[in-house]
Amino acid sequence: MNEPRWLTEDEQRIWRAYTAATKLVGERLDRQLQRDSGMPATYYEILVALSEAPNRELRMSELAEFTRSSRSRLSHAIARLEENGWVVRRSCPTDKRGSFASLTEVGYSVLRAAAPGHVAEVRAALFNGLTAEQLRQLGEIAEAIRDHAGAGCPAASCDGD
Amino acid sequence: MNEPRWLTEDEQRIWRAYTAATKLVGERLDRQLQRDSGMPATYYEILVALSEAPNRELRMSELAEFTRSSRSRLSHAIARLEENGWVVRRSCPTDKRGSFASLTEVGYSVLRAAAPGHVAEVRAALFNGLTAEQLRQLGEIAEAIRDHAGAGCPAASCDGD
DNA sequence: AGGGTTCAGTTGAGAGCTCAACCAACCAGG
DNA sequence: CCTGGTTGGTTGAGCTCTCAACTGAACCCT
Repeated sequence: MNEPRWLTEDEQRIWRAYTAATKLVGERLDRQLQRDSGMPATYYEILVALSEAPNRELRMSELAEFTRSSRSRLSHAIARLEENGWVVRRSCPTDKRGSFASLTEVGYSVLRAAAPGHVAEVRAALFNGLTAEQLRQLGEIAEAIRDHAGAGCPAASCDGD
Repeated sequence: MNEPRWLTEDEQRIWRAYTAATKLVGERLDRQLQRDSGMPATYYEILVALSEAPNRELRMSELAEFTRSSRSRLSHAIARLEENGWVVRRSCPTDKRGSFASLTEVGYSVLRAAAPGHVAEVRAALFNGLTAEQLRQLGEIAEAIRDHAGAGCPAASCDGD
C-alpha cells in the first residue's frame, strides 16, 4: 500500500489545537469536581443521568447508554458510588439478570451541592472564551462529530465484540 | 450566596454535544492506537514531540510542556517507554538535576509504523464528519478555548503548587 | 562558605479505565 | 424439556493517571 494521506499543515494545526483544547477543558472539569466534590467527572455524569430519570433510577444498560460508558466501566463506577452511599442497586423483578441503579437521597444532595461549581467551571473553561457565534458553531460541530464518530465506531460503548 | 447561573437549554445542549463528541473522538483514537500499535494516545504524542525535536531528544520539562502533561505523568510514561526500548534517558551534563528523554531508533520506527493508522483515524473520527467551513471554524474555536482555558488554569500542567 | 529557597524530576499509593473472561438468566428450536 | 446461543451484568488483572511527598541539585543572599 502506498503513502498514506498525511494531514496538511492546516489540518495539523487544527488537530493540535483541538487536542490541546479538549485536554485542557477535560482536565479542568475533572480537577474541579475532584477537588470540590470528591468525584471524577464521569461519576458526576452518572449522577446527573440518574437524577433525570423517572424515579431517579435506571437499568444499568440504559445508564451505560446515556453516559456513553462501557458496561464494565459503569459496573465499576456504580460499585464505587454504592460504597459512598450515593447509589444503591436494585434487582429487576421482571428480568433476574438485570439490575437498576438508583440514586439515594444522599447521592441527590451531593449532586445538588456539586452542580453550581461544576456549571461555573464549564462556563469558565469553555463558554467564556467564545463569542456567541462561536458557541453556536461549536454546538453544530459537536453534534456533527457526535453523530459521525458515533456511527463509524459501534464498539465505542460495547465491551467485547 | 444566591442561585448560581445555570446553563440555558441551548447551552446545555451544546455542552452535552461537546462532551459526547470529544469523548467519542478521544476513545476512538485511543482504542485505535492501543489496538494497532500497543500504546495509548498520550504515549504517541510523546513520541511525536520527541521525533520533531532537534536530535530527537528533549528535556523532561520541555517535553512536559509540549505534551501538556504533568511532570509526574511524564515521568511515569517515560519509564514505561524506556522499558519498551522506545526511549532512553540521558542525564544533562550542564544541569545535574535535569535529564533528557531521547527517542531510540526502535522508538522512531514504532512511531513511523503507527502514524498512518493514527492519521486515518483522525480523519475518520473527526475531519470526515465536518464541512470545510466547519473545520475552519473548529480550528478557530479550539485555539480560542486553548488560549482561554489554559490561561485561566495555570495548574493544568504543574504538580504540586 | 553557609543556610534557605526554588527547581527538575522521581516515587508510591490510591483510583479509574480497559480488556477479556466469566456467570447467570433468558430465549429459541427441535 | 434441554441444548445452544444471546443478553445483562460482574469480575480481576494490568495499566495509566493523579496527588502528595520526597530527593538532590542549583541559586541566592548575606
